[in-house]
Amino acid sequence: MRPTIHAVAKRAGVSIATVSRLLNGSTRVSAETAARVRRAIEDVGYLPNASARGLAMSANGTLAVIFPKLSGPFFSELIRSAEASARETGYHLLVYGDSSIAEDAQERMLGLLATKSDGLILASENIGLDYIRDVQRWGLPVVVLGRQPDDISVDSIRPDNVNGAVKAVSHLIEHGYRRIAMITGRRTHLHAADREAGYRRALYDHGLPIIPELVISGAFDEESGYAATQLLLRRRPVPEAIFAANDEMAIGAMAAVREKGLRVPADIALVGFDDIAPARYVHPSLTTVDQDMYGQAQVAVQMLLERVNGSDAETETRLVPTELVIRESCGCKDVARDVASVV
Amino acid sequence: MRPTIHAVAKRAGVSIATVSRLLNGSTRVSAETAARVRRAIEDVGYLPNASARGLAMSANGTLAVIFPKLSGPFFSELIRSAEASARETGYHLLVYGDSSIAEDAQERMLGLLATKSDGLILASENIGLDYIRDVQRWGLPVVVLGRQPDDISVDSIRPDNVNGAVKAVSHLIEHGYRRIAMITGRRTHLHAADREAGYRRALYDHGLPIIPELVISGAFDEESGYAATQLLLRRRPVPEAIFAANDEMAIGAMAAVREKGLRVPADIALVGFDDIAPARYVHPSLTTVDQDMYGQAQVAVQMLLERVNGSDAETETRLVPTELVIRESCGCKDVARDVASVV
DNA sequence: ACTGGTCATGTAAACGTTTACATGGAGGGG
DNA sequence: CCCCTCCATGTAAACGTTTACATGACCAGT
Repeated sequence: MRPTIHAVAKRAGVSIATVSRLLNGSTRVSAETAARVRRAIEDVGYLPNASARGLAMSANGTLAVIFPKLSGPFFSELIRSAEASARETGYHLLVYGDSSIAEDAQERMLGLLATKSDGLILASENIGLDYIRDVQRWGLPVVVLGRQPDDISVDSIRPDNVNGAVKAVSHLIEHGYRRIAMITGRRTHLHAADREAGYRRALYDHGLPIIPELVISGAFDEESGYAATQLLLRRRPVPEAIFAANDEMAIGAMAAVREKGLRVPADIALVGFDDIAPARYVHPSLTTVDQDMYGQAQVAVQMLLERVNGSDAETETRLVPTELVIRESCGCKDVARDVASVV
Repeated sequence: MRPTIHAVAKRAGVSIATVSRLLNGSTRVSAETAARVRRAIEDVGYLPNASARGLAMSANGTLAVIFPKLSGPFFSELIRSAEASARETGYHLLVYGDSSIAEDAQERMLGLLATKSDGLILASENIGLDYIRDVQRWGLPVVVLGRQPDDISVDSIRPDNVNGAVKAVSHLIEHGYRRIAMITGRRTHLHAADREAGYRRALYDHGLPIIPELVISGAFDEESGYAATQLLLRRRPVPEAIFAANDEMAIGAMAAVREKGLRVPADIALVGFDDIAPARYVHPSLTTVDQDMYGQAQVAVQMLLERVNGSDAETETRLVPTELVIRESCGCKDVARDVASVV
C-alpha cells in the first residue's frame, strides 16, 4: 500500500489539512511545521494521488491531442511541442490516434477521453463535426489544428498559407522567373485553396498575368505531383518555375523533370511547401515554406489553456507565420556547403 | 454541473450500485433494468468520471511513455504504435519528453507521473538509472526500450541488431563483395556493439578475414560518417562496400564517396541501418535494415501490461526481429521503378 | 483587562465511483 | 408447505484528496 497523506500527517504530528495546504500553498503554514511536514513527506516517500486530487478539484491537469494518421513528418513536432508547452504550464498530455477515436463507438471514446482531460486539441481531419459538437456539449474546451470547420463555433489554428505562398512565389519572381506554374489541390482542401490564393496574389502584385493552363490540380501526394508536372512540361513555352502546394508533390515534380532530361533548377526552378524532413535530402535540396508545426502546437496549447481557465471570448482563428526556406531547387542561392546537400 | 451516476440512477429508478454494475458488468443485471438504465444514461448524457473511478479502483487505465529528444524518425512510430496497442487493450497513453523529466526536480516529476499512470515505457537514453530505481521502488512497472541497463533488473526491448547486421553484411558477401568496411560507433553504444558483432559474425561465417583497418568508429551522425569514409577511401585497396551502423552515417558516407568522384553502388556499395525516412529519398536510395520500431513498441506495451496485471516473472530482454530493406545503394537489385527512387 | 482581529491549525464534508455485505423475493427439492 | 439457494438489487463504507468552517492562541488597541 502506497503512503497516503494520512501517513505523512501522522508522522509529522499534524492534520491532513495542514499537509494538503503545504502542498498546494493555499494558506500560509508556519515555517517550523512546514519543515517538519516536508521531512515527513521525504521519510515516508509520499506522492499525492492524482485521481483523488482530480476528484476533489474536478480538474485533472491533463490535455488531450488527437493526431491524424498521415502527417508523418509533422507528427513528431506536433506531439513534442504540445507536450513541452503543456508540461511548462503543469499539464500532462494524453495522445490518441484518430483511428482509435473512429473505431470505438464514438460515445464510449468520447466518454473515456472527455473525463480524463481538461481540454482537447484536435489535429485530425478525419473526425466528424458531430464529434466536435459532442465534445463541446459535454463542456470540454476544444481547439482545432490545421482545419477550419465552417459550421461550428470553435477556436482554430493554422499556418499562414497565403503569406507563405506569396513569399515563395515572390521570391521566384524577384529572381527573374516570369512563367511560373502551380500544382495545387482540390479547392475543398484547406491548405490548397489558401496557397493557390497566395500564388495568385503574388503574381498580381508583381503585375504578372495568371495563366490558367499553368495551374494544375494534384492530390497532395508524389504521384499526382509527378503526373501534373508531366502535363506542365507539355505546355509551350515550358514554365520556368513550378510552385507545388506541398513538398510531396514537389518531389514528384522533381522526378518528372529529371525523367524528361531537364535539370532542376537550371531548366526549371521548383518550390514546395511544408518543409518535410526529406526536403533537405532530395537532390537538389528543395526550397520550400516551413509551416512551423512547433509554433502551431504551441499556440494551440496556449489558446486551449485560456479556455480551460474559463475564457469565454469569441472563438477565433489564429494564423501562425510561415517562413521561406531557401535551398537549391529554386536556383536563387549559391550551392549550399553542408554535407546533406552534397548527397 | 455534469450528470453523475446519481442522476442516472434517479432517472432509471434504481440505485447507483445497479448503474455501476451495468457499466462494469461485474454482476448480472436483469434485462429490463439494464434497458431502463441504458436509456437513462442516454437521456441525461452521462459519462463516468475517470478520477472517481480511478480512485475507487486504484488504477487509472493509463500508460506513460517517456520519449527521447533525438529520435526524430522513430518517434512517430513509437508513439503511434504504443498508442494503438494501448488503446486496443483499453488503456490511454500519456507522453513525456525526456527533457521534461530531467528539468523538473525529479521527485516532483516522478510524483505526477507515477500516480497518473499504471506503467511506464522508458524509451529514452537520457534518463538515469536512479530514476528507474525510484519508479520501481514506488511500485510502477517499467519497461525499457532500446537500451539495456546492466545494473538494474528491468524488462527491456530492443531490435535484433546482431542478426540485422548479419543479414546486411551477408547480403553484400553473397553478391560478390569481399572487401567490406564498417563504420561503427563507440563500443559503449548499445546498438553499435551489437551491429559490429553482427558484421564480424557474417564475415567469419563466410570465411572472410576481419581487417582492422577497415573498421572505423563514428558517432552515429552524418558528419562522422562522412569523415570515417574519407579515411576508408585512403585505404589500399579501396573497400568494395561499406556497412554503416546507422543511416545517418551511411548518408554521410554517400556524400564522401560522391565527393571523391566515385559512384554508389558502382564503385562502392553502401548499406545502412535503421531505415529512417530519408533513406528512401537519397540518391541512390539506401539499402538498410529496418529496426521495426512499430513492433518494438507493440511488444513493449504487451510486456508492460503483463507486469501491470501482476506478473512477477523474471525480468527479460526481448529482441524484435530486424529486416533487410534492399534498395539501390548496395547494387544488388535492378533499379527500382517507383517514383521516389527516380529523384 | 476586555474586545476584536490575525494567524496557524484542526474537523469534517464534499468529490463520484466501486464493491462487500445485507435484503428480500422467487423457485425447487424434500 | 417449509427451508435452502440463488439472483437482482439496495445500503453504505471505502478510495485520498481539497477546502469551507470552526477553534483557539496570541497580540494590539482602547
